[in-house]
Amino acid sequence: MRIEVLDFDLKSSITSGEFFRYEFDDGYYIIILNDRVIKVKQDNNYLIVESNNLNNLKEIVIDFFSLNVDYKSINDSILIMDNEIKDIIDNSYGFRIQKMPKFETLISYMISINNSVSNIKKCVDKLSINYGKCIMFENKNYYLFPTPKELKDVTESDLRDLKLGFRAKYVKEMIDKVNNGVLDLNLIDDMSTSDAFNYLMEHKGIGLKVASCILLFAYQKYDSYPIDVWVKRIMKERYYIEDTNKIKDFINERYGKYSGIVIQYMFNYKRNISK
DNA sequence: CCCCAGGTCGTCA
DNA sequence: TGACGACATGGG
Repeated sequence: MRIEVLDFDLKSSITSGEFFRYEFDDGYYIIILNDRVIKVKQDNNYLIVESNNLNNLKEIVIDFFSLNVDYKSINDSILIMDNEIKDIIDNSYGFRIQKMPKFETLISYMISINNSVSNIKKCVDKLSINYGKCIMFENKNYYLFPTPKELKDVTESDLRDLKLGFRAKYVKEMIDKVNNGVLDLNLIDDMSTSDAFNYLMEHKGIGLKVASCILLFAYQKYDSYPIDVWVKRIMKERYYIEDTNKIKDFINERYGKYSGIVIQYMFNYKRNISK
């Protein structure tokens, strides 16, 4: 299947460190998303897409890569807000925030605490291999991210065996809460960003950073913006601001409803340049 | 052996 | 509130 795309760069989007369940193989990105395996590569203004499940595939791909969001006009708006980051915006051309599955985002970003991208990916893969459903695609086995029900009987000790470390306790508690309805991920769509923060941060293992990642990546709340070491470095170099609270206010005042997108641009820019 | 990684929690002032 | 150490694991 071919999907026409505009202002989109598959590689920079998928490798940005947001989404963990993909691998690169023979020119294609193999993405494990919700109920299926999707194989995709870019040929200029087209995506070449294959999957074990063709049902609604085009809509799913468009939704996942936010291809219906007008990033060109968003970028123009950001430039009006702050022309000083033109180089960062230019560097980010084609990058789009992906719309990740809710439960997977919740658990993955709880695992991200004081962890590296490569290690988070390993933990998430182990969770999937041990508890997720197996999908056969082109003679290879892939494992979906497990559902809350599939994780119902997992113990903290099991999670420690998967090398989740000190995060195992919080992840275990969270799995129970989701299964018991104490935390309902579907309620968050209709919440204001501020209410959503409060709702998520009531739970142990979710602080400001993890909550902002969940709201930005799973709910497309673009006014939610995770501040990490990379963004702090940019803010220090360009605007001479070091205090985290001041950074938070500065970003919100300057970029408003697009703060999350700007901060992802900064994150990618700083990480890529440093490599 | 050190420091760091898409931090958060508990404690103490 | 604000500062500070602990926390598991892997990699440089």
